[in-house]
Amino acid sequence: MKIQLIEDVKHFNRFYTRAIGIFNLYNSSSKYSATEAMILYEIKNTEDCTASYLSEYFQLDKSTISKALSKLSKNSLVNKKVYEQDKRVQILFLTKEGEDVLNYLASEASNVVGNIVENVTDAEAIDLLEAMKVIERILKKQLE
Amino acid sequence: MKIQLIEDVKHFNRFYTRAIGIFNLYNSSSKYSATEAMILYEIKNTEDCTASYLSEYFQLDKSTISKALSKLSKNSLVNKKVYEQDKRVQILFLTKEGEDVLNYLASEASNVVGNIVENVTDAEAIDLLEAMKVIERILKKQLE
DNA sequence: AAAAATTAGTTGACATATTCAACTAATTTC
DNA sequence: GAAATTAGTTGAATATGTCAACTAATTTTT
Repeated sequence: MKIQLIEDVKHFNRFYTRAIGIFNLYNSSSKYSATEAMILYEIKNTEDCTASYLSEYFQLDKSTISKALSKLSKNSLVNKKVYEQDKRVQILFLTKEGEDVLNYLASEASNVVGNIVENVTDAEAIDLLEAMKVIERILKKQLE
Repeated sequence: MKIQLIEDVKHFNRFYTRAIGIFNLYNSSSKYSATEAMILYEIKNTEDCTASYLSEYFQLDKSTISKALSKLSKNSLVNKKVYEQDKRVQILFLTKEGEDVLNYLASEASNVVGNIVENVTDAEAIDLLEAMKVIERILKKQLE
């Protein structure tokens, strides 16, 4: 019943899109946007992270990434080092300040999520976790 | 272990945020944005839908909603009728054209999701569905 | 090995979207 | 009936995303 599956996935998309909006992890009071937070996280957790990798990974235009990186670079959160084996490429690094900001954003996000899951029971937590793993496992294959 | 739960939810948020980005249901070739699609859907499926309801529901600034509605209204997709019991309030309706556009956007979105779940097996589909239900059931309570 | 094509990244012009504060009009509270 | 609240609009400022053109480095083709 593929048609039903499609409608159900769309329903969940609507639900989770709104949930993410309500989570509002990187809110307007924060000096940094969600995109910037995502980029900082990805640079930290990806070996030899580059602008084109980020562009591909987030499916964002390379100009969008370039400009976001320029801003992060101007604010001394990110450094770029020309990759010697291919001088078109720049490897991205977080500065000390970039790490600090990332840690700060992560703890803010943890507080928000913490408030939301505060009233989740232990049994629910187990189910929730399992369900998230299932979705990630199944969809990840399809998204590659 | 609440701390672990928080980190796991954040992990899933990252995954699903990216998944939604890649789904790109209402893509740039479409004449209407994701926000507009969401608004049309919500007007269609909410009795006596109003701008403040949408603002609250999507946690978007009322000016953002107002402007989006102006555009939809100018494009003859949405009509506003003053609510007689409280003349500050306007009830929102889709026009025939609005319904058509919503249907069109829905079928586009179905195609995209269809492509993604194309290779999901029947067994996986059952698991996926169940997992989505679990997440929605548990998180919905917390988001209210 | 030179020409042509591709790739990484930047830039500028433009269009869109979002935010904030100020505002009007209708309604409620006191 | 005055003061406060609520629904919705507007304008100015800012942020964001998109597109095409561009440079420089590298790879492919012949």
